[in-house]
Amino acid sequence: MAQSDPLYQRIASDLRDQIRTGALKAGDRLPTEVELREQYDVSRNTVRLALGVLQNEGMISSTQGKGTVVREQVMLTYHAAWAESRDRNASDQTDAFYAEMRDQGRKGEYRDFEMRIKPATPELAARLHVEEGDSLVSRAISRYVDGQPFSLQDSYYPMDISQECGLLTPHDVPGGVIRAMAAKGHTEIGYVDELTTRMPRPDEARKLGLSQGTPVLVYVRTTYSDKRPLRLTLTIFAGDRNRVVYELGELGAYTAGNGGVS
Amino acid sequence: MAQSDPLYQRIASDLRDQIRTGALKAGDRLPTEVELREQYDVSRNTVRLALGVLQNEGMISSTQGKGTVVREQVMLTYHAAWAESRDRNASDQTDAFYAEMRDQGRKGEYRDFEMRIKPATPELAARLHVEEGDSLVSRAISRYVDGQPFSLQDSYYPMDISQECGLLTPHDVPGGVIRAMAAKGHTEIGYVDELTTRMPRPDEARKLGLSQGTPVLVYVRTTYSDKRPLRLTLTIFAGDRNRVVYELGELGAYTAGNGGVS
DNA sequence: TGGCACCATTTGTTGGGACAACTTCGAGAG
DNA sequence: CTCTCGAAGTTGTCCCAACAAATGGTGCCA
Repeated sequence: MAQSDPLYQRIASDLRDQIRTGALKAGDRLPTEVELREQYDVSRNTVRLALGVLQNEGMISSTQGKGTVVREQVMLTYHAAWAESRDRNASDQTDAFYAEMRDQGRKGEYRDFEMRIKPATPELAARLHVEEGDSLVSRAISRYVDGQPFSLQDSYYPMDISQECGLLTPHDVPGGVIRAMAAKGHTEIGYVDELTTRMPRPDEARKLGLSQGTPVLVYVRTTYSDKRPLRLTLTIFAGDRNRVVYELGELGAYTAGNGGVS
Repeated sequence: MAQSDPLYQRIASDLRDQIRTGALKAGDRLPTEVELREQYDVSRNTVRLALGVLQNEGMISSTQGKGTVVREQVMLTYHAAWAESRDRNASDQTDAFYAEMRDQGRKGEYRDFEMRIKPATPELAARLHVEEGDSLVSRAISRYVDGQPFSLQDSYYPMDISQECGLLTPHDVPGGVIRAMAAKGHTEIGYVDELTTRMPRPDEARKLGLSQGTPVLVYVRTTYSDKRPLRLTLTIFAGDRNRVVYELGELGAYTAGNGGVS
């Protein structure tokens, strides 16, 4: 905002303020590039630089032929600690996801199920206590909510457990993976969740339908029995639509609000 | 990578592959814009578009006069579930942070402590069970690790509790906030953690020293007594340097690896 | 009335050029 | 030998121009 700032930064700040103060609301259309060009008396190139800044901040979204609009945020919540207890009663993780979405009045579905065998990367090997390059069974799905892509999930299982529990099928496991594993003595007793964020890779951006300037939430759950790691689930959440929640301690009937904080 | 992709996307893909395959390693210098311009026989404008894509993906970083280099990632870990149990024994949250960093062989410090009184936003009001616009006490700090900015933390307390427990000072509370609150009967029995991600606002990017294409991890912890919310802590983590970990269940001596997964 | 072709509008892509700002490093002055 | 200054190299900002591609609406035609 300083006088010495580059032109395009000043224009970006100006528009950002208009959005922040509510002069431009979510869904509103911005002036066209040509209008902005005249308004600020700069070249169209500079206008595009300014719009690019806001696009990379996730504030606006442009579509060829249509124009540029202020993005609106709809937040969905994933209860990580709570979902686990559901897991144990439900037939599969997918059912926990369904239940969660139903509770929030949404329609959940999943697509593109794939079973593949992949070599363990160093990171996967360290977490699942196998050797780097060992074969792992990968069971991947894409989750959708109300027809919109929501998250990409990829679960990895050690090969011996997969064979023992019948996970080597390109279909759902009858009764659910967790139950099948528990029946063979591989009972889940705890997990470690790791949460990071980064910008999506191009294929992730495509699959999740992410517009420019949307980061992803990377969520890795490693589940353990009393003896060894059983499973690693890697979930890529569309960052602009998702919130992961942990409720821990002896809480009563408290509920988190629906909006996000800052 | 398709033939029909725009030129700048193809150049970006090309360079991205070189980084992914290791032809260009972290810290390596990329060819200059002029060299790339000649190499691909395009205008410098197009080269800059391609570099902008990779910059927004957080893969490279340019400095005026110096050149463009492949970014390297150093991950620090924040144990969210574990930190809480430390909290109860330590004199303050800041001590838990120190201990965590010390365990990872790093030097933690904090700067720019500020005590302010702010009106409750709708989101804050809903979580702390107060009316919108009610006064809240905000105690904010910036955390540094090895001299690098690490996270911005802002804790909000209801006014009545703040007055009762002596939080209205622009200094550390002797013995720690948690102990002071527990002494007055406000004992923490549980919390709700919410994790989201987004691109940083300009001031956040400045304070955290974030380069282009780095998202932030937004971490909101609401702490409860058996009667009411006691505290809301909003932490903004630099997304490229931080990982939040939850260890839940009856786990033994399992430890998470040091690298990130995907 | 329904469908199709066309046109105006708008953003996307790409080229060209010029100068500013910053870093590095070597040559020359002291 | 050290310090300073300036040149060369590199990225940052800004302008202009043209055409491509997608969208939405208009109006003609069946």
